[in-house]
Amino acid sequence: MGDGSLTPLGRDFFDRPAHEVAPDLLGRILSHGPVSVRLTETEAYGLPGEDPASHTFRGLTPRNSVMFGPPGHLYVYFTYGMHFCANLVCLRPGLGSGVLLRAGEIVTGETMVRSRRENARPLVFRDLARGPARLAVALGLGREHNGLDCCSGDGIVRILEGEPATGVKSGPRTGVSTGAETPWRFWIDGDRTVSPYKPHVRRIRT
DNA sequence: CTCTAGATGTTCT
DNA sequence: GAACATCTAGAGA
Repeated sequence: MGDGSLTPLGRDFFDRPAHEVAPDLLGRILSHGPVSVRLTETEAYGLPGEDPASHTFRGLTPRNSVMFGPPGHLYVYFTYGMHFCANLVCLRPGLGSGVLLRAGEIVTGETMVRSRRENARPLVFRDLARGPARLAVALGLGREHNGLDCCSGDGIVRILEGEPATGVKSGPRTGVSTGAETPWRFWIDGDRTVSPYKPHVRRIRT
């Protein structure tokens, strides 16, 4: 599979504030079956009452309950009526923060990734996991993966040590309507799989 | 490359 | 009802 020599990140790795974990995740490998992706862009989301952009800002709900669970688990949510996005939970149970996985580069399983996009426009290689919803499609992540432990050696989805990135930059988060000034988006400078920055735009529905 | 608009279901107010 | 941690297609430069 190509990632056989890598071991999962320890649970302690995630028992830190999300804005410390997020840059350290760059260069790491997320693996699900034959597909593995090298993370190139992440965003941190903070604690209830402190970060208005976080899903946990208003406290525990059925949707965000996984974010209040143990660190190193996968929080998958459905948005815009058609997309899934994946996060890794940070800090100990009860606190509620995490890191959104925004983009990556396909390391193994490109054929499988392309087969998952049969109903979408074909993409050039660098776009296959460029953007959080496309990353989720590439790795085949959906509702059924919400809550999975990624630090377990025999888990279905695993976050592997890989090679920590150098040349990390940070800036404002993408597409958030509040807390947009907090520079908690992190990316590998110069990597072409990093998604283009998009400020928040209010949608008007007819 | 840029810009614009439309699709679509869940969650929370 | 409004907002939503987005993506795609199409037109234009």
